[in-house]
Amino acid sequence: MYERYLHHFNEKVPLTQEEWELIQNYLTLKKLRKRQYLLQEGDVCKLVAFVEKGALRLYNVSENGTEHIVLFAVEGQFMTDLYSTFSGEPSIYNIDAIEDSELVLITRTASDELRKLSPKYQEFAFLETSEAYIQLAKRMTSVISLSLEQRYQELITNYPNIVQRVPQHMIASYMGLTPETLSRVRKRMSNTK
Amino acid sequence: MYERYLHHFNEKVPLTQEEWELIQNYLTLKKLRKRQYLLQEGDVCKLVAFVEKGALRLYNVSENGTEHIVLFAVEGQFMTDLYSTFSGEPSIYNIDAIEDSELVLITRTASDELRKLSPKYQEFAFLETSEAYIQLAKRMTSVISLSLEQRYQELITNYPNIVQRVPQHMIASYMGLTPETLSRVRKRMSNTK
DNA sequence: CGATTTTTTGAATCATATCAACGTACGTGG
DNA sequence: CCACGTACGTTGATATGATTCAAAAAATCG
Repeated sequence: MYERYLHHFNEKVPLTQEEWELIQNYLTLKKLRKRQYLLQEGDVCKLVAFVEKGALRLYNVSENGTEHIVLFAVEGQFMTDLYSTFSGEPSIYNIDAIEDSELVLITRTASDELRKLSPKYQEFAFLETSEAYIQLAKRMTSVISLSLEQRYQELITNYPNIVQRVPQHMIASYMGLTPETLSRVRKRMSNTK
Repeated sequence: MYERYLHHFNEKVPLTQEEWELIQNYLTLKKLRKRQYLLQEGDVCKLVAFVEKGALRLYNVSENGTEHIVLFAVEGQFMTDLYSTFSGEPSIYNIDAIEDSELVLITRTASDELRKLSPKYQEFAFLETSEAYIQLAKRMTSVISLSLEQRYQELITNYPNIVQRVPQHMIASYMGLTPETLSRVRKRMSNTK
């Protein structure tokens, strides 16, 4: 329980046993079966989830029913709709499990309280948010400046075994492509090397 | 001096005079002429800039010489290459002024120190980073799920007078389009309404 | 094993990029 | 302050690349 979370925390901000016990009081565990929702469109997001095991996706659905995956989270990563969490407005996204998953949850209110109580947690929250921003900025850079082949290559580098774990049409959705196009991109890549 | 920064700060985290004086010690002012660099590719980014007045862009240049604008910052927004700032690695981006600009600067080291000294500043830094993340996530959502017309419309909503202030080819670059395509998108939009 | 979902392939269509030319606005030096 | 040269935006023709729709092949699940 919490192994990965604690390990992750300690790597960024080393904790004493005492500090960890305080923090742990604010955390809860949750298991999600594959295809189960963590958040549904229209609900207010009150949680931040850390993935101990498994994989999540955050996506929206356009009028015509197409799913657009905005974000994946695998082991060691956080997932939330930060906008809904902060604003208190209903989310336009869904979050669900791509695989059976184990999550460490903290509510927004618990997190706010804990940030006041624990300088270490405060620092951790700051670092994690910064890192999430950096990751997104990197992806935005790829999207506006790289070819599909390069973007696919980069995705594989960033999420080494995502291809084995996630159906290809979801990867296409994440890249903003149709499944057919991604299939052809992959074919092009395997031919030319 | 610092008017907008202070105002912005107070809106998120109200400050006493005393607290503000402490924080102000860590800030510096800088004016940039149009086209002047704040950061050049290959240099390590050590600063976070707040735009008091004017507009900045962050962009990279691909081998063939094309500029790709990743981010704009106008009055009331922050600008930095967070990755380079955090990692200490040389930046792959340039930051320069689109208009004559006035900036409030803080170095990474000053900011770290100040975050330890001032809980209010700590909170402000956290909120700003969160907000920057939210903004990027929203843009990522648009990029993967909306039409060019919708994205252009959204850009105008987010940056109301950007069209008047920023040359059109830069907006095209920001959207990941050629200038010709953006010109045609605009034409389509003006015809159909 | 059979049923369903996912991936691949093909052909036609649509959207964007590219290349070239033109008119206009802009700023820069004389 | 004017004139020139450079930037910028628009338009057209063509080429390239992605989507769409349909169908078959492959993989997955119960």
